[in-house]
Amino acid sequence: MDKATQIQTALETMKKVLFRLHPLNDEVWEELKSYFRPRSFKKGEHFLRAGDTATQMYFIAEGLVRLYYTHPDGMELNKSFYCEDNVVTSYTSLLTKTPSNLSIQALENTLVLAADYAQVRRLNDTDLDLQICARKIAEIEFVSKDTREQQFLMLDAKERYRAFKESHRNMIDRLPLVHIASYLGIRPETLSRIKSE
Amino acid sequence: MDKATQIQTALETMKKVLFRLHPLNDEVWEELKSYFRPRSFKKGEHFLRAGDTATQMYFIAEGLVRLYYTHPDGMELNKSFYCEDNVVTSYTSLLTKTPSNLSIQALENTLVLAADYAQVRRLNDTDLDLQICARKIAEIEFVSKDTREQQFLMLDAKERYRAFKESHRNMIDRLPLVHIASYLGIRPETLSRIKSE
DNA sequence: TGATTTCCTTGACCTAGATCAATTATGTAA
DNA sequence: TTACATAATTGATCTAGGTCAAGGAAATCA
Repeated sequence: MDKATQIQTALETMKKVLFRLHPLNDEVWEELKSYFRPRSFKKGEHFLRAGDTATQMYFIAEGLVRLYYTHPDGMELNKSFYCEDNVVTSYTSLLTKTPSNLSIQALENTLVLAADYAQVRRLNDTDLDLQICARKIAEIEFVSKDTREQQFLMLDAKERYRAFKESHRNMIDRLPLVHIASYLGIRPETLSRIKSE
Repeated sequence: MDKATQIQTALETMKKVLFRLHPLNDEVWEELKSYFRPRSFKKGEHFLRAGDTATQMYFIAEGLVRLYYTHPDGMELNKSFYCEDNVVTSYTSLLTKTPSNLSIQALENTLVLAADYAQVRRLNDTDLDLQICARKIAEIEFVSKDTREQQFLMLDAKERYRAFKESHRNMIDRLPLVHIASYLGIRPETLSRIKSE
């Protein structure tokens, strides 16, 4: 599949994903579509680094990324993982227009469609359907965060790992153990021991 | 202050709180306002119990409530606290229309304005301003949850308590230690020891 | 007011998970 | 293919915070 075709396919997929949440009228979709530009990141490259203020949002056409916090002492702590057909950004940084606490990094070679959030937001504030669509994305994020919060409060490391496997079936074997451990709030050594039981 | 006055005041406050987020036009506000009914809960009473599906949303006029999960073994784990001038509900249960994992309980005698969410949602989907307003509430929730997630990943119990005092200055001395400990994910004995340092 | 319940503190001990360190795999680049 | 970096395992110890238990404050109610 050549680059141009891949981008067309990605736009079609994005349309399907959005319309499944809430259908938009064609003009709005065409306008929205025009904001998105393809961009690729090599494995290890950063979309955004902590300290920068986010301005872009990304729809992942292909690949895998992680969002992570960096502790003052340099330790990195994974916050979430996203793969194909998902929207990813530093939502909090976009919303608050302050420097991001988190970084976004490609864990595989990744192709995205990138748009300027301010532009999308402006369109958003003029169209009810798009607004509903955006709200549903926020709701999905909210519910998944809620689940995570609950798991941190209620489950021990072993149980959190079991739950993680359940909820990340589509990427579990693409994720290095060290990153899963960091997501679960434990050390890689501990996860290794949990797995070997 | 008699009951009727108190309710009028609460409605006025609610208007101010909402309009500060994003002003609504008068008809929409009047319509929205008509959905809300005063209700009071005695200290210890439940707004919602885990297992029930949420249908109501509440604006707190006076009082203090906690949201908590109940572990299968019966242990209760606090998820958040809300006091005057805030909207509270089991957002996830409303969104997913499934039984709530969490319970909502008054920690003080509490006066709220209660509305049926489905009704509000219907109005929401017809008015862009209200939609924007609702989105901003969701964004505030999102950012606070994000902060909490980050703190669980990055801070130890002592640091989490320090951060909690910062972010809950307005209610810290109305909250029993046992509930703060539960929110922080530690035992009351441990919090007692942290405080006594 | 005292009586009862609920909440808080303090001590002694225990355990999940961290830390440090040394191999062993796995991946990647020349 | 070998060489070098990066990731995973395994073992030996350490520690933050949990558990259990008992006594002391503070709310709440008759």
